[in-house]
Amino acid sequence: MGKVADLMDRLTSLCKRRGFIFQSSEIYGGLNGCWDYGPLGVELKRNVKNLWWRDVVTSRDDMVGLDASIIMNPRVWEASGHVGGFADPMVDCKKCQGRFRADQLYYAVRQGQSRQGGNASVGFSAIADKAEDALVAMELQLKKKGRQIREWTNDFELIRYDHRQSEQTPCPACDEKGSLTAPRAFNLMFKTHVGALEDSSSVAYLRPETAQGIFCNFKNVLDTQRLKLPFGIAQIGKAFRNEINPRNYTFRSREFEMMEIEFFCHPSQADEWYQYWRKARFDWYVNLGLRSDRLQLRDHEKDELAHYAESCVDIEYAFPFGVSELEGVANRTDFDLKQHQEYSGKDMSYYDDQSKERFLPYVIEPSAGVDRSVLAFLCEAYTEDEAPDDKGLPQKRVLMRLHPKLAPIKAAVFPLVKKDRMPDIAHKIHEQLKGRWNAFYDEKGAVGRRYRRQDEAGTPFCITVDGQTLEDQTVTIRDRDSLAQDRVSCDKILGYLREHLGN
RNA sequence: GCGGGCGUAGCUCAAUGGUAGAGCAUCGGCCUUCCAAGCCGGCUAUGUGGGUUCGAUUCCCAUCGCCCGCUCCA
Repeated sequence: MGKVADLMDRLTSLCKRRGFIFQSSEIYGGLNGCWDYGPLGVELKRNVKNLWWRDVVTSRDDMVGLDASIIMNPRVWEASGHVGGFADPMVDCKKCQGRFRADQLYYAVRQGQSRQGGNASVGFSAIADKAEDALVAMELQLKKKGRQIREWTNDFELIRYDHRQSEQTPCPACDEKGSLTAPRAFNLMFKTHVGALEDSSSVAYLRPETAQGIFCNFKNVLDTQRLKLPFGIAQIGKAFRNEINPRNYTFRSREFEMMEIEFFCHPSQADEWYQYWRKARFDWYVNLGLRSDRLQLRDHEKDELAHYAESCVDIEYAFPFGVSELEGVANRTDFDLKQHQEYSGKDMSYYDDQSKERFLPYVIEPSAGVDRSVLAFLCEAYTEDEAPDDKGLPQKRVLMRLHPKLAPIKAAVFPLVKKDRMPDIAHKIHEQLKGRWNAFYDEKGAVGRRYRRQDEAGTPFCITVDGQTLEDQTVTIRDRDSLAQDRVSCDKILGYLREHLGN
Protein backbone atom coordinates (compact mmCIF):
# COMPACT_ATOMS: atom_id res chain seq x y z
CA MET A 1 0.00 0.00 0.00
CA GLY A 2 2.85 2.33 0.84
CA LYS A 3 4.24 1.66 -2.61
CA VAL A 4 0.97 2.65 -4.24
CA ALA A 5 0.72 5.91 -2.35
CA ASP A 6 4.34 6.39 -3.16
CA LEU A 7 3.80 6.09 -6.91
CA MET A 8 0.96 8.62 -6.85
CA ASP A 9 3.13 10.88 -4.69
CA ARG A 10 5.95 10.76 -7.17
CA LEU A 11 3.59 11.42 -10.04
CA THR A 12 1.86 14.35 -8.34
CA SER A 13 5.24 15.72 -7.38
CA LEU A 14 6.42 15.57 -10.99
CA CYS A 15 3.19 17.15 -12.22
CA LYS A 16 3.74 20.04 -9.85
CA ARG A 17 7.46 20.31 -10.54
CA ARG A 18 7.13 20.38 -14.31
CA GLY A 19 3.90 22.33 -14.57
CA PHE A 20 1.33 19.72 -15.53
CA ILE A 21 -1.15 20.18 -12.69
CA PHE A 22 -1.48 22.66 -9.83
CA GLN A 23 -3.92 22.82 -6.99
CA SER A 24 -6.65 25.39 -7.61
CA SER A 25 -6.18 28.73 -5.82
CA GLU A 26 -3.16 27.27 -4.08
CA ILE A 27 -1.95 30.55 -2.57
CA TYR A 28 -5.20 30.70 -0.59
CA GLY A 29 -4.83 27.17 0.69
CA GLY A 30 -6.45 25.45 -2.27
CA LEU A 31 -9.99 24.30 -2.81
CA ASN A 32 -10.99 20.70 -2.37
CA GLY A 33 -11.88 19.02 -5.65
CA CYS A 34 -10.61 21.72 -7.99
CA TRP A 35 -7.41 21.62 -10.06
CA ASP A 36 -5.56 23.81 -12.54
CA TYR A 37 -3.64 22.60 -15.56
CA GLY A 38 -0.24 24.25 -15.97
CA PRO A 39 1.60 25.00 -19.20
CA LEU A 40 2.43 21.35 -19.91
CA GLY A 41 -0.87 20.02 -18.59
CA VAL A 42 -2.98 22.27 -20.76
CA GLU A 43 -1.15 21.05 -23.88
CA LEU A 44 -1.63 17.43 -22.86
CA LYS A 45 -5.29 17.93 -22.06
CA ARG A 46 -5.90 19.83 -25.27
CA ASN A 47 -4.22 17.06 -27.24
CA VAL A 48 -6.56 14.53 -25.62
CA LYS A 49 -9.61 16.61 -26.49
CA ASN A 50 -8.45 17.37 -30.04
CA LEU A 51 -7.70 13.73 -30.76
CA TRP A 52 -11.09 12.71 -29.44
CA TRP A 53 -12.84 15.40 -31.47
CA ARG A 54 -10.96 14.45 -34.61
CA ASP A 55 -11.65 10.75 -34.15
CA VAL A 56 -15.35 10.93 -33.25
CA VAL A 57 -16.47 14.08 -35.03
CA THR A 58 -14.46 15.48 -37.94
CA SER A 59 -13.27 12.18 -39.36
CA ARG A 60 -16.81 10.74 -39.41
CA ASP A 61 -19.82 11.37 -41.61
CA ASP A 62 -22.38 10.50 -38.96
CA MET A 63 -21.40 12.88 -36.17
CA VAL A 64 -21.75 16.60 -35.53
CA GLY A 65 -20.54 18.76 -32.67
CA LEU A 66 -22.27 20.98 -30.16
CA ASP A 67 -21.34 23.39 -27.40
CA ALA A 68 -24.29 23.94 -25.12
CA SER A 69 -24.46 26.35 -22.20
CA ILE A 70 -23.55 25.25 -18.70
CA ILE A 71 -26.51 26.92 -17.03
CA MET A 72 -29.81 25.73 -18.44
CA ASN A 73 -33.47 26.16 -17.64
CA PRO A 74 -33.93 24.38 -14.30
CA ARG A 75 -36.78 22.34 -15.70
CA VAL A 76 -34.18 20.45 -17.75
CA TRP A 77 -32.99 18.88 -14.52
CA GLU A 78 -36.48 18.04 -13.40
CA ALA A 79 -37.01 16.18 -16.68
CA SER A 80 -33.68 14.40 -16.43
CA GLY A 81 -34.39 13.28 -12.89
CA HIS A 82 -31.46 15.14 -11.36
CA VAL A 83 -33.49 17.46 -9.17
CA GLY A 84 -35.92 14.91 -7.81
CA GLY A 85 -33.53 12.04 -7.46
CA PHE A 86 -30.72 13.98 -5.96
CA ALA A 87 -32.29 16.16 -3.32
CA ASP A 88 -33.01 13.20 -1.10
CA PRO A 89 -32.69 13.57 2.62
CA MET A 90 -30.18 11.09 3.97
CA VAL A 91 -29.54 9.81 7.47
CA ASP A 92 -26.27 8.39 8.74
CA CYS A 93 -25.69 5.77 11.38
CA LYS A 94 -23.21 7.11 13.89
CA LYS A 95 -22.24 3.60 14.92
CA CYS A 96 -21.72 1.73 11.67
CA GLN A 97 -21.38 4.77 9.37
CA GLY A 98 -24.10 3.47 7.09
CA ARG A 99 -26.07 6.01 5.07
CA PHE A 100 -29.70 5.64 4.10
CA ARG A 101 -32.40 7.58 2.33
CA ALA A 102 -34.68 8.88 5.03
CA ASP A 103 -37.78 8.54 2.86
CA GLN A 104 -37.03 4.87 2.24
CA LEU A 105 -36.39 3.93 5.82
CA TYR A 106 -39.12 1.93 7.56
CA TYR A 107 -39.16 0.35 10.96
CA ALA A 108 -41.49 -1.95 12.84
CA VAL A 109 -42.71 -1.13 16.33
CA ARG A 110 -44.82 -3.24 18.67
CA GLN A 111 -48.20 -1.65 19.13
CA GLY A 112 -49.23 -0.22 22.44
CA GLN A 113 -46.13 -0.93 24.44
CA SER A 114 -44.89 2.60 24.49
CA ARG A 115 -47.95 3.60 26.47
CA GLN A 116 -46.98 1.27 29.32
CA GLY A 117 -44.01 3.37 30.25
CA GLY A 118 -40.62 2.44 28.75
CA ASN A 119 -39.62 2.49 25.13
CA ALA A 120 -41.66 0.87 22.45
CA SER A 121 -40.27 -2.48 21.51
CA VAL A 122 -38.76 -2.22 18.10
CA GLY A 123 -38.26 -5.04 15.66
CA PHE A 124 -36.32 -4.20 12.58
CA SER A 125 -35.69 -1.50 10.03
CA ALA A 126 -35.45 -1.82 6.31
CA ILE A 127 -34.78 0.31 3.27
CA ALA A 128 -37.31 0.08 0.47
CA ASP A 129 -39.24 2.18 -2.02
CA LYS A 130 -42.60 1.07 -0.71
CA ALA A 131 -43.95 -0.17 2.59
CA GLU A 132 -44.77 -3.60 1.12
CA ASP A 133 -41.17 -4.03 0.03
CA ALA A 134 -40.04 -3.00 3.49
CA LEU A 135 -42.15 -5.81 4.95
CA VAL A 136 -40.54 -8.31 2.63
CA ALA A 137 -37.09 -7.04 3.52
CA MET A 138 -37.83 -7.37 7.22
CA GLU A 139 -39.15 -10.88 6.79
CA LEU A 140 -35.87 -11.79 5.14
CA GLN A 141 -33.95 -10.29 8.03
CA LEU A 142 -36.01 -12.28 10.47
CA LYS A 143 -35.54 -15.49 8.57
CA LYS A 144 -31.81 -14.99 8.67
CA LYS A 145 -32.05 -14.75 12.42
CA GLY A 146 -34.12 -17.91 12.53
CA ARG A 147 -37.35 -16.38 13.78
CA GLN A 148 -40.85 -17.02 12.65
CA ILE A 149 -42.62 -14.52 10.50
CA ARG A 150 -45.88 -15.09 12.32
CA GLU A 151 -44.19 -14.10 15.51
CA TRP A 152 -44.26 -10.44 14.62
CA THR A 153 -46.41 -9.56 11.64
CA ASN A 154 -49.55 -9.31 13.72
CA ASP A 155 -48.06 -7.50 16.65
CA PHE A 156 -45.86 -4.98 14.94
CA GLU A 157 -46.80 -1.88 13.08
CA LEU A 158 -44.76 -0.62 10.14
CA ILE A 159 -43.80 3.02 10.45
CA ARG A 160 -41.96 5.29 8.09
CA TYR A 161 -38.87 6.83 9.64
CA ASP A 162 -39.43 10.04 11.52
CA HIS A 163 -36.48 11.78 13.09
CA ARG A 164 -38.53 12.66 16.17
CA GLN A 165 -38.69 8.96 16.89
CA SER A 166 -35.05 8.34 16.11
CA GLU A 167 -34.40 7.09 19.63
CA GLN A 168 -36.33 3.93 18.95
CA THR A 169 -35.37 3.39 15.35
CA PRO A 170 -32.76 0.71 14.83
CA CYS A 171 -30.16 1.17 12.13
CA PRO A 172 -31.08 -1.07 9.19
CA ALA A 173 -27.50 -2.19 8.91
CA CYS A 174 -26.29 -2.72 12.47
CA ASP A 175 -29.55 -2.69 14.49
CA GLU A 176 -28.20 -0.07 16.89
CA LYS A 177 -31.01 2.08 18.26
CA GLY A 178 -30.77 5.85 18.45
CA SER A 179 -27.67 6.02 16.31
CA LEU A 180 -29.24 7.69 13.29
CA THR A 181 -28.56 11.35 12.59
CA ALA A 182 -31.13 13.91 11.54
CA PRO A 183 -31.91 13.76 7.82
CA ARG A 184 -29.74 15.98 5.69
CA ALA A 185 -30.21 16.89 2.04
CA PHE A 186 -27.51 15.82 -0.38
CA ASN A 187 -27.82 17.32 -3.80
CA LEU A 188 -24.78 16.95 -5.94
CA MET A 189 -25.78 19.83 -8.19
CA PHE A 190 -24.24 23.25 -7.64
CA LYS A 191 -26.97 25.78 -7.19
CA THR A 192 -26.86 29.41 -8.26
CA HIS A 193 -29.22 32.24 -9.09
CA VAL A 194 -29.90 33.78 -12.47
CA GLY A 195 -30.45 37.51 -12.39
CA ALA A 196 -30.08 39.96 -9.55
CA LEU A 197 -32.74 38.52 -7.26
CA GLU A 198 -31.70 35.62 -5.12
CA ASP A 199 -35.06 34.04 -4.49
CA SER A 200 -36.49 30.64 -5.21
CA SER A 201 -37.80 31.73 -8.60
CA SER A 202 -34.29 32.45 -9.85
CA VAL A 203 -32.62 29.20 -8.83
CA ALA A 204 -30.52 27.56 -11.51
CA TYR A 205 -27.95 24.79 -11.56
CA LEU A 206 -24.53 24.24 -13.03
CA ARG A 207 -24.91 21.20 -15.27
CA PRO A 208 -23.83 17.93 -13.63
CA GLU A 209 -23.38 16.36 -17.08
CA THR A 210 -23.19 17.66 -20.62
CA ALA A 211 -25.67 15.15 -22.02
CA GLN A 212 -28.84 17.14 -21.41
CA GLY A 213 -27.60 20.01 -23.57
CA ILE A 214 -27.47 17.53 -26.42
CA PHE A 215 -30.92 16.08 -25.81
CA CYS A 216 -32.44 19.55 -25.59
CA ASN A 217 -30.92 20.43 -28.95
CA PHE A 218 -31.82 17.16 -30.66
CA LYS A 219 -34.55 18.79 -32.77
CA ASN A 220 -32.46 21.87 -33.56
CA VAL A 221 -29.61 19.76 -34.87
CA LEU A 222 -31.93 17.46 -36.76
CA ASP A 223 -33.76 20.37 -38.41
CA THR A 224 -30.64 22.25 -39.47
CA GLN A 225 -28.11 19.60 -40.48
CA ARG A 226 -30.05 17.41 -42.95
CA LEU A 227 -29.11 14.36 -40.89
CA LYS A 228 -30.60 10.91 -41.07
CA LEU A 229 -30.50 8.29 -38.39
CA PRO A 230 -28.23 6.86 -37.23
CA PHE A 231 -26.14 9.88 -36.23
CA GLY A 232 -24.46 11.28 -33.17
CA ILE A 233 -23.96 14.63 -31.46
CA ALA A 234 -20.70 15.13 -29.63
CA GLN A 235 -19.77 17.67 -27.01
CA ILE A 236 -16.80 18.56 -24.85
CA GLY A 237 -17.38 20.73 -21.83
CA LYS A 238 -17.21 21.37 -18.14
CA ALA A 239 -19.61 19.77 -15.71
CA PHE A 240 -19.95 20.23 -11.96
CA ARG A 241 -20.84 17.90 -9.14
CA ASN A 242 -20.67 18.84 -5.52
CA GLU A 243 -19.05 15.54 -4.60
CA ILE A 244 -19.26 14.57 -0.97
CA ASN A 245 -15.67 13.51 -0.98
CA PRO A 246 -13.30 14.39 -3.83
CA ARG A 247 -10.37 11.98 -3.75
CA ASN A 248 -7.47 10.55 -5.67
CA TYR A 249 -5.83 13.63 -7.16
CA THR A 250 -7.80 14.83 -10.18
CA PHE A 251 -9.80 11.60 -10.48
CA ARG A 252 -12.88 12.79 -8.64
CA SER A 253 -13.15 16.55 -8.94
CA ARG A 254 -16.02 18.89 -8.30
CA GLU A 255 -15.37 20.74 -11.53
CA PHE A 256 -14.42 18.52 -14.42
CA GLU A 257 -14.55 18.19 -18.16
CA MET A 258 -16.46 15.59 -20.12
CA MET A 259 -16.36 14.32 -23.68
CA GLU A 260 -19.78 12.96 -24.48
CA ILE A 261 -21.48 11.45 -27.49
CA GLU A 262 -25.19 10.87 -27.78
CA PHE A 263 -25.60 8.53 -30.70
CA PHE A 264 -29.19 8.30 -31.95
CA CYS A 265 -30.49 5.26 -33.78
CA HIS A 266 -33.55 3.16 -34.43
CA PRO A 267 -34.49 1.10 -31.35
CA SER A 268 -33.92 -2.11 -33.30
CA GLN A 269 -30.31 -1.10 -33.97
CA ALA A 270 -29.50 0.09 -30.46
CA ASP A 271 -27.73 -3.03 -29.33
CA GLU A 272 -25.62 -3.18 -32.47
CA TRP A 273 -24.45 0.39 -31.93
CA TYR A 274 -23.92 -0.25 -28.23
CA GLN A 275 -21.56 -3.08 -29.14
CA TYR A 276 -19.88 -0.89 -31.73
CA TRP A 277 -19.19 1.97 -29.36
CA ARG A 278 -17.96 -0.10 -26.44
CA LYS A 279 -15.29 -1.56 -28.71
CA ALA A 280 -14.48 1.70 -30.50
CA ARG A 281 -14.00 3.58 -27.27
CA PHE A 282 -11.92 0.84 -25.66
CA ASP A 283 -9.62 0.77 -28.69
CA TRP A 284 -9.23 4.54 -28.59
CA TYR A 285 -7.45 4.37 -25.25
CA VAL A 286 -5.26 1.48 -26.32
CA ASN A 287 -4.23 3.33 -29.49
CA LEU A 288 -3.12 6.30 -27.40
CA GLY A 289 -0.90 4.20 -25.24
CA LEU A 290 -2.89 2.71 -22.37
CA ARG A 291 -1.86 -0.91 -21.98
CA SER A 292 -4.80 -3.15 -22.70
CA ASP A 293 -4.03 -5.33 -19.71
CA ARG A 294 -4.55 -2.30 -17.48
CA LEU A 295 -7.88 -1.56 -19.17
CA GLN A 296 -11.06 -3.50 -18.82
CA LEU A 297 -14.66 -3.42 -19.86
CA ARG A 298 -16.95 -4.08 -16.94
CA ASP A 299 -20.62 -4.67 -17.64
CA HIS A 300 -22.98 -3.28 -15.07
CA GLU A 301 -25.06 -5.75 -13.13
CA LYS A 302 -28.80 -5.39 -13.53
CA ASP A 303 -29.20 -3.90 -10.05
CA GLU A 304 -26.37 -1.48 -10.71
CA LEU A 305 -27.96 0.03 -13.82
CA ALA A 306 -29.20 3.58 -13.64
CA HIS A 307 -32.90 4.13 -13.98
CA TYR A 308 -32.54 5.26 -17.59
CA ALA A 309 -30.20 2.61 -18.91
CA GLU A 310 -30.93 -0.72 -20.48
CA SER A 311 -27.30 -1.71 -20.49
CA CYS A 312 -24.10 -0.04 -19.46
CA VAL A 313 -20.42 -0.85 -19.51
CA ASP A 314 -17.57 0.93 -17.79
CA ILE A 315 -14.18 1.29 -19.39
CA GLU A 316 -11.92 0.98 -16.39
CA TYR A 317 -8.23 1.59 -15.92
CA ALA A 318 -6.01 0.12 -13.24
CA PHE A 319 -4.85 3.31 -11.52
CA PRO A 320 -2.27 3.02 -8.74
CA PHE A 321 -5.11 3.73 -6.29
CA GLY A 322 -7.40 1.10 -7.78
CA VAL A 323 -9.37 0.11 -10.84
CA SER A 324 -11.58 3.06 -11.69
CA GLU A 325 -13.87 4.27 -14.43
CA LEU A 326 -12.61 6.35 -17.35
CA GLU A 327 -15.73 6.22 -19.45
CA GLY A 328 -19.19 4.71 -19.43
CA VAL A 329 -20.98 3.49 -22.51
CA ALA A 330 -24.71 3.16 -21.94
CA ASN A 331 -27.79 2.30 -23.89
CA ARG A 332 -30.07 5.01 -22.52
CA THR A 333 -33.03 3.83 -24.63
CA ASP A 334 -35.47 6.63 -25.45
CA PHE A 335 -35.63 7.64 -21.79
CA ASP A 336 -34.19 11.14 -22.19
CA LEU A 337 -36.06 12.18 -25.32
CA LYS A 338 -39.24 10.79 -23.79
CA GLN A 339 -38.70 12.75 -20.59
CA HIS A 340 -38.02 16.00 -22.43
CA GLN A 341 -40.99 15.41 -24.70
CA GLU A 342 -43.17 15.00 -21.65
CA TYR A 343 -41.79 17.90 -19.62
CA SER A 344 -41.47 20.40 -22.48
CA GLY A 345 -44.55 19.35 -24.39
CA LYS A 346 -42.46 19.44 -27.59
CA ASP A 347 -42.40 16.57 -30.03
CA MET A 348 -39.03 14.80 -30.00
CA SER A 349 -39.83 12.06 -32.48
CA TYR A 350 -38.01 11.26 -35.68
CA TYR A 351 -39.74 10.55 -38.97
CA ASP A 352 -38.11 8.07 -41.28
CA ASP A 353 -39.38 8.84 -44.77
CA GLN A 354 -38.16 5.55 -46.18
CA SER A 355 -40.05 3.35 -43.78
CA LYS A 356 -42.75 5.98 -43.15
CA GLU A 357 -42.21 5.31 -39.49
CA ARG A 358 -42.32 7.87 -36.68
CA PHE A 359 -40.55 6.98 -33.44
CA LEU A 360 -38.40 8.18 -30.56
CA PRO A 361 -34.81 7.19 -31.30
CA TYR A 362 -32.80 5.15 -28.86
CA VAL A 363 -29.52 6.63 -27.78
CA ILE A 364 -26.12 5.12 -27.08
CA GLU A 365 -24.03 7.32 -24.84
CA PRO A 366 -20.24 7.04 -24.63
CA SER A 367 -19.46 9.46 -21.80
CA ALA A 368 -15.81 10.05 -20.95
CA GLY A 369 -14.04 12.11 -18.31
CA VAL A 370 -11.33 14.24 -19.89
CA ASP A 371 -9.47 14.69 -16.61
CA ARG A 372 -9.67 10.98 -15.90
CA SER A 373 -8.18 10.17 -19.32
CA VAL A 374 -5.42 12.69 -18.74
CA LEU A 375 -4.70 11.16 -15.33
CA ALA A 376 -4.62 7.65 -16.81
CA PHE A 377 -2.23 8.76 -19.55
CA LEU A 378 -0.02 10.40 -16.92
CA CYS A 379 -0.03 7.31 -14.70
CA GLU A 380 0.72 5.07 -17.66
CA ALA A 381 3.53 7.36 -18.84
CA TYR A 382 5.35 7.73 -15.53
CA THR A 383 8.49 5.62 -15.74
CA GLU A 384 11.68 5.33 -13.79
CA ASP A 385 14.66 3.71 -15.46
CA GLU A 386 18.41 4.14 -15.58
CA ALA A 387 20.51 6.12 -17.98
CA PRO A 388 24.27 6.52 -17.95
CA ASP A 389 25.77 9.76 -16.70
CA ASP A 390 28.77 11.49 -18.23
CA LYS A 391 31.07 8.91 -16.67
CA GLY A 392 29.00 6.04 -17.99
CA LEU A 393 27.61 5.17 -14.56
CA PRO A 394 23.91 4.32 -14.47
CA GLN A 395 21.77 7.01 -12.86
CA LYS A 396 18.10 6.98 -12.03
CA ARG A 397 16.03 8.67 -14.72
CA VAL A 398 12.40 9.77 -14.59
CA LEU A 399 10.56 10.03 -17.87
CA MET A 400 7.03 10.40 -19.12
CA ARG A 401 6.50 7.93 -21.92
CA LEU A 402 3.55 9.78 -23.35
CA HIS A 403 2.33 8.81 -26.80
CA PRO A 404 3.88 11.34 -29.25
CA LYS A 405 0.39 12.50 -30.20
CA LEU A 406 -0.26 13.38 -26.55
CA ALA A 407 3.13 14.86 -25.66
CA PRO A 408 2.86 18.55 -24.70
CA ILE A 409 6.15 19.37 -26.40
CA LYS A 410 6.91 17.44 -29.58
CA ALA A 411 10.55 18.36 -29.96
CA ALA A 412 13.26 20.31 -28.14
CA VAL A 413 16.14 21.95 -30.00
CA PHE A 414 19.55 22.34 -28.33
CA PRO A 415 22.91 23.67 -29.35
CA LEU A 416 25.36 21.22 -27.83
CA VAL A 417 27.32 24.14 -26.42
CA LYS A 418 26.74 27.86 -26.44
CA LYS A 419 29.37 28.79 -29.02
CA ASP A 420 30.64 28.27 -32.57
CA ARG A 421 27.36 29.52 -34.12
CA MET A 422 25.56 26.46 -32.76
CA PRO A 423 22.87 28.58 -31.05
CA ASP A 424 22.20 30.41 -34.34
CA ILE A 425 21.62 27.20 -36.25
CA ALA A 426 19.52 25.74 -33.45
CA HIS A 427 17.39 28.89 -33.31
CA LYS A 428 16.70 28.59 -37.03
CA ILE A 429 15.61 24.97 -36.66
CA HIS A 430 13.38 25.93 -33.77
CA GLU A 431 11.79 28.68 -35.87
CA GLN A 432 11.05 26.14 -38.57
CA LEU A 433 9.41 23.70 -36.19
CA LYS A 434 7.35 25.93 -33.98
CA GLY A 435 4.97 26.97 -36.75
CA ARG A 436 3.83 23.40 -36.90
CA TRP A 437 4.39 21.80 -33.51
CA ASN A 438 4.90 22.90 -29.97
CA ALA A 439 8.70 22.96 -29.98
CA PHE A 440 11.08 24.13 -27.28
CA TYR A 441 14.50 25.79 -27.39
CA ASP A 442 17.11 25.54 -24.64
CA GLU A 443 20.80 26.35 -24.56
CA LYS A 444 21.53 26.63 -20.86
CA GLY A 445 23.67 24.20 -18.92
CA ALA A 446 24.96 20.77 -19.79
CA VAL A 447 23.16 18.99 -22.58
CA GLY A 448 22.56 15.90 -20.45
CA ARG A 449 20.62 17.99 -17.97
CA ARG A 450 18.53 19.47 -20.76
CA TYR A 451 17.74 15.97 -22.03
CA ARG A 452 16.60 14.86 -18.60
CA ARG A 453 14.33 17.86 -18.24
CA GLN A 454 12.63 17.00 -21.50
CA ASP A 455 12.33 13.37 -20.39
CA GLU A 456 10.23 14.53 -17.45
CA ALA A 457 8.10 16.67 -19.74
CA GLY A 458 7.52 13.69 -22.02
CA THR A 459 9.11 15.31 -25.07
CA PRO A 460 9.63 12.47 -27.57
CA PHE A 461 12.50 14.01 -29.53
CA CYS A 462 15.49 16.21 -28.78
CA ILE A 463 17.34 17.74 -31.71
CA THR A 464 20.96 18.69 -31.03
CA VAL A 465 23.20 20.91 -33.10
CA ASP A 466 26.83 19.86 -32.61
CA GLY A 467 30.28 20.36 -34.12
CA GLN A 468 29.50 18.12 -37.06
CA THR A 469 26.48 20.26 -37.97
CA LEU A 470 28.88 23.03 -38.91
CA GLU A 471 30.60 20.74 -41.37
CA ASP A 472 27.86 18.67 -42.97
CA GLN A 473 24.49 20.26 -41.98
CA THR A 474 23.31 17.27 -39.96
CA VAL A 475 21.90 17.14 -36.44
CA THR A 476 21.27 14.35 -33.99
CA ILE A 477 17.71 13.44 -33.05
CA ARG A 478 17.48 11.66 -29.73
CA ASP A 479 14.65 9.31 -28.89
CA ARG A 480 13.20 9.80 -25.40
CA ASP A 481 12.55 6.15 -24.64
CA SER A 482 15.55 4.38 -26.16
CA LEU A 483 18.08 7.23 -25.83
CA ALA A 484 19.17 6.28 -29.36
CA GLN A 485 20.30 9.07 -31.65
CA ASP A 486 19.76 9.33 -35.39
CA ARG A 487 21.88 11.66 -37.45
CA VAL A 488 19.61 13.55 -39.78
CA SER A 489 20.26 16.16 -42.42
CA CYS A 490 18.89 19.58 -41.45
CA ASP A 491 16.49 19.67 -44.40
CA LYS A 492 15.04 16.29 -43.42
CA ILE A 493 14.09 17.22 -39.84
CA LEU A 494 10.49 18.12 -40.68
CA GLY A 495 9.96 14.88 -42.57
CA TYR A 496 11.57 12.87 -39.79
CA LEU A 497 9.29 14.37 -37.16
CA ARG A 498 6.20 14.06 -39.35
CA GLU A 499 6.90 10.39 -39.75
CA HIS A 500 7.73 9.67 -36.12
CA LEU A 501 5.07 11.85 -34.51
CA GLY A 502 2.34 10.38 -36.66
CA ASN A 503 0.78 13.73 -37.49
C1' G B 1 -20.06 13.31 5.77
C1' C B 2 -17.51 9.93 9.74
C1' G B 3 -12.82 7.96 11.99
C1' G B 4 -7.40 8.13 11.94
C1' G B 5 -2.81 10.53 10.25
C1' C B 6 -0.33 14.86 8.33
C1' G B 7 0.75 20.32 6.83
C1' U B 8 8.51 23.63 7.42
C1' A B 9 11.74 26.47 0.51
C1' G B 10 9.60 24.58 -6.19
C1' C B 11 10.58 19.10 -4.53
C1' U B 12 12.31 15.57 -0.55
C1' C B 13 13.32 15.96 4.36
C1' A B 14 15.84 18.13 9.27
C1' A B 15 15.46 21.07 13.87
C1' U B 16 13.46 23.96 17.95
C1' G B 17 8.79 27.29 23.65
C1' G B 18 14.05 31.97 22.25
C1' U B 19 18.66 33.47 15.24
C1' A B 20 14.65 27.79 11.06
C1' G B 21 19.06 24.02 8.23
C1' A B 22 20.42 20.45 4.21
C1' G B 23 20.21 17.94 -0.54
C1' C B 24 18.08 18.44 -5.10
C1' A B 25 15.64 21.96 -8.30
C1' U B 26 15.57 27.02 -10.09
C1' C B 27 18.02 31.81 -11.62
C1' G B 28 22.83 34.61 -12.85
C1' G B 29 28.06 33.84 -13.90
C1' C B 30 32.55 30.84 -15.04
C1' C B 31 33.55 26.34 -17.36
C1' U B 32 31.64 22.79 -20.63
C1' U B 33 31.80 19.16 -27.79
C1' C B 34 26.16 14.23 -26.17
C1' C B 35 22.98 12.18 -21.26
C1' A B 36 21.32 15.38 -13.98
C1' A B 37 29.85 17.09 -13.85
C1' G B 38 32.39 21.12 -11.16
C1' C B 39 33.11 26.12 -8.94
C1' C B 40 31.09 31.09 -7.31
C1' G B 41 26.79 33.78 -6.25
C1' G B 42 21.29 34.87 -5.89
C1' C B 43 15.88 33.87 -4.82
C1' U B 44 12.78 30.93 -1.92
C1' A B 45 9.49 28.15 3.77
C1' U B 46 6.89 26.94 9.28
C1' G B 47 -1.08 26.55 5.08
C1' U B 48 -4.71 30.40 7.26
C1' G B 49 -7.03 32.71 11.58
C1' G B 50 -7.47 32.98 16.71
C1' G B 51 -5.82 31.69 21.89
C1' U B 52 -2.06 30.63 25.94
C1' U B 53 2.95 32.96 26.66
C1' C B 54 7.71 38.05 27.87
C1' G B 55 8.26 35.17 23.34
C1' A B 56 4.61 30.00 19.40
C1' U B 57 6.88 26.95 13.62
C1' U B 58 6.61 24.05 18.34
C1' C B 59 1.20 23.88 23.13
C1' C B 60 -4.45 24.63 22.52
C1' C B 61 -8.86 25.81 19.33
C1' A B 62 -10.97 26.71 14.67
C1' U B 63 -10.51 26.66 9.50
C1' C B 64 -8.45 25.20 4.76
C1' G B 65 -5.83 21.46 2.30
C1' C B 66 -3.54 16.55 1.64
C1' C B 67 -3.19 11.11 2.71
C1' C B 68 -5.49 6.32 4.56
C1' G B 69 -10.03 3.60 5.83
C1' C B 70 -15.39 3.84 5.56
C1' U B 71 -19.27 6.37 2.93
C1' C B 72 -20.78 8.44 -1.71
C1' C B 73 -20.27 8.01 -6.97
C1' A B 74 -28.06 9.26 -11.51
